[in-house]
Amino acid sequence: MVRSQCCDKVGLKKGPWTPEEDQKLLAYVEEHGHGSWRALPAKAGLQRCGKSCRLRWTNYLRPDIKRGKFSLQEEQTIIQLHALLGNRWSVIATHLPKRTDNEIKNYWNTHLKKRLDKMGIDPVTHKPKADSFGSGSGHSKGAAHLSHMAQWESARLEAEARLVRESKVIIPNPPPNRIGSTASAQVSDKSSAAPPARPQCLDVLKAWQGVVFSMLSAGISDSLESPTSTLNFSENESAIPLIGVQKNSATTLAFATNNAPCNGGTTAIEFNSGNQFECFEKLNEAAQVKQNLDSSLALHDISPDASNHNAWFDSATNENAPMGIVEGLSEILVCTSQDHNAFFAGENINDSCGGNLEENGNYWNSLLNLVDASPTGTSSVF
DNA sequence: AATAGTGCCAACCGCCGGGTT
DNA sequence: GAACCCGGCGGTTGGCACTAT
Repeated sequence: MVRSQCCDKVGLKKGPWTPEEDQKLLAYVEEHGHGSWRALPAKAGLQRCGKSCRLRWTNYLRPDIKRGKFSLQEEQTIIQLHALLGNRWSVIATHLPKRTDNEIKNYWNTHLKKRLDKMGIDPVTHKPKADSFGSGSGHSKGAAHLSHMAQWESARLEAEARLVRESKVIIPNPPPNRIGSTASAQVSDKSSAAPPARPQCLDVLKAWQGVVFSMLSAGISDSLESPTSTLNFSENESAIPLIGVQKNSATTLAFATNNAPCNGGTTAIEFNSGNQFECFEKLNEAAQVKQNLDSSLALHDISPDASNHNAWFDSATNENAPMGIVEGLSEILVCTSQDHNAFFAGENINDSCGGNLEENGNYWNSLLNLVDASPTGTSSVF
């Protein structure tokens, strides 16, 4: 099948965008929405192909884009998600609020890949170059489990990413417009010295790490279970709660009754009639989230044994309980949350957890050493 | 000061999958 | 089911900025 190349038409401009072109595109999209990208250039008075307009919008002009240096937490997220997902930048981007897949891809290729390489870690496999994780006979079973876990966790993350994308529709959070920004003004926002708030999406990593960690510490139990993870709907922690959904086909969602533990003025969604609630400040947000979750519950049955997964919820707004998710994986975890903290703080936790953690935990310790050494950050999120 | 080398990133390219006709 | 449209994705590249020699 021969496809017409949208940018092959004579007279269409390529290359860097001018401030005037940015202005035209921005003004048009803000007033009309992008609609059909193919039809947009003519309507907006641009001598560009629709694809070029779309890329310019999604990668630069879109108002909800954060530019500038990647934070320590973002680096950790990228590395860890890349270990799980590979080069699926769009999926990774859904877990990094306000970052584009293109930006993440560039950052990986120009920074993180090289750093891992220098550390002697294969940036593709995330294994030590000289050694292969789990290559020893004693680890083969664990490696198989890890691989199995990674496969379904990868698929689930991707499914969650779709859900996040859908849910973004209801999160109007437009920062100031970029009107007036120019192609030549593509400089990093170095004024944002203060570290950003901890993205909730990192909790999915904690959940995952908790599983991996417990597997290592428990000698890879046969009764391995899979974690659910959190969905990141917004960077605004106070407005949009962390949501855990039971990965059980019988999961039901309903708007909660008056006994929901939500503050006045908020609306609760009840999960499974099990006294598990999430509170929303706006009714329409709750309704939309419920709708999205209703239509997406099937996503959560992709684990090897969905019926064995326990529901868990994290009190995400409780910043004093950063390990809540991991603790929620009660049947999976062997070590205490303190052990986990120690592990992700790079401490030797063999004493408290037993097992062969030191060897298997080298990679994550290395990652932490990597980011600890980074001048961009001073503390670990874990 | 001039040149070469390197890093970085916006933008392009080609492919793919979903939806529509 | 085939043909086509369209948007999205990941890989790659061109060119600017910066650094080293």
